[in-house]
Amino acid sequence: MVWIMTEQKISAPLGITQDPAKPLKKEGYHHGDLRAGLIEATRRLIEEKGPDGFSVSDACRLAGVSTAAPYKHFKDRTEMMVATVLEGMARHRDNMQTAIAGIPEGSPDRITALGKEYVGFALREPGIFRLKFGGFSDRLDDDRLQQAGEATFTRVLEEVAKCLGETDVTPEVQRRGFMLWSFVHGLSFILHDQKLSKMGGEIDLDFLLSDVARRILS
Amino acid sequence: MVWIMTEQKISAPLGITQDPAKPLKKEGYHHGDLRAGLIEATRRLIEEKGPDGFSVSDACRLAGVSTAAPYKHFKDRTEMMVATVLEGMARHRDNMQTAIAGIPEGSPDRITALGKEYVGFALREPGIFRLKFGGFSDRLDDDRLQQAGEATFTRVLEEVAKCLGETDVTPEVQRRGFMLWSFVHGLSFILHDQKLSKMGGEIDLDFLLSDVARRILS
DNA sequence: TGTACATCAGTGAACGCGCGTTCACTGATGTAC
DNA sequence: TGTACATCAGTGAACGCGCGTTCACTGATGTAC
Repeated sequence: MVWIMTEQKISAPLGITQDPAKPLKKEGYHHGDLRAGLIEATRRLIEEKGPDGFSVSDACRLAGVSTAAPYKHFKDRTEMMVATVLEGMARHRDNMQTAIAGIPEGSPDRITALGKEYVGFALREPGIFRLKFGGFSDRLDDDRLQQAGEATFTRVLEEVAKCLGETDVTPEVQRRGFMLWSFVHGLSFILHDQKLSKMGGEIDLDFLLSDVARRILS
Repeated sequence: MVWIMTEQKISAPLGITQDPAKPLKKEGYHHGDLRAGLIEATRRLIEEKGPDGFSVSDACRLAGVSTAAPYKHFKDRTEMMVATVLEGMARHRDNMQTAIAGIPEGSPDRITALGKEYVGFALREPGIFRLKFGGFSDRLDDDRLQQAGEATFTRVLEEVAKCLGETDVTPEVQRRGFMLWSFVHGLSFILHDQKLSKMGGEIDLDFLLSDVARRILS
């Protein structure tokens, strides 16, 4: 099988960039914003070591703080992870909004752009993506995560409605939206797995996304 | 959001059933087939406690054997998990073959049936499914898993080729197959997540699958 | 058929490890007067 | 402006725990003679 694109092909059009170095370590006795520092440390660890490679101790080490410090800001380990994922999802939602700015309302290009950003996020931040969707939901069973996910999907459904010439989110709009979501969701997982497996070959992601959008919105 | 079906709606058409009770415990000093017993124990633990809830000690307890016994059959913990996932994937492949038996070659119904079985497996054995695809691949980075996955996909591509009236697996066949795979793959993850979240509502899975197959194969 | 023996699957005790979390504490900071 | 004090973010040592893995061993089984 040959379903992987070159690094350029993924990164350039999807705009994958390295994380800007956020401040982590404290300078004096007080950290300044340890909560944010720990979330950032957690995020990095999840990205570097995978969703299950995260430990409170590691995050403390990275933030330059004692292992007891987090408990002034989070109830427990799970709370730290939930907070980190929530922060990632907010970023995800902002990115999607930015992605469609300037594209005329009701244009299928908006759907394609949203899909591209969805996949882009999954490839840029696979740790967060998989922590939210990769089957840890048992452990991270949290209402706030659920709600954040639904809010994003509702936002997409509004765009789908416009493309289909509907004013409301009808059952048919939901059905089509669900098809599109399933597609980009699965695509995200597969591309991530393939990337890891270092197989050769190419795929024109832009064309794939717009082709599917056309097929499902028509 | 309302994207979950009732238990009947999922289980009946997809044929979700409980695991038949396989033999686990040994009777005398020797187990008989401890390798198989440990794989079955591992499988159950992965399904019951989630992909990361598995421990060698638990599997030993379940198989009624000392914690050192597995090392006569597996190099380490990872080997146990890989063996368990491989066994699940073989079952998955068999199920897909059974699902299309009796449906005329080249009929899009074959694709729909394959998709249904794909989703069905993910819902019946979410632990195995997520261990293969849910982002643990870093840890389970194994050539045999990779190959097993590719073999299954190749098999599906042959069916897609027939539906499109092609004799070979052309690039276009691969493209369409990839679209279909992405869709059922994402669908599997979403349905599993939603099921967990106990939301209300309904979805006609049969119609969804055949509708998407039609749109992508046309 | 009976016996000696090689094989090797399974034992059970032990190990070192890193983890999440708690605890009484310390010291930097902001504010009221 | 200077001082006393309340607040509370961060310390560092300690805990109990379950884990994966190792070790020298034991005892059931199959086979050669």
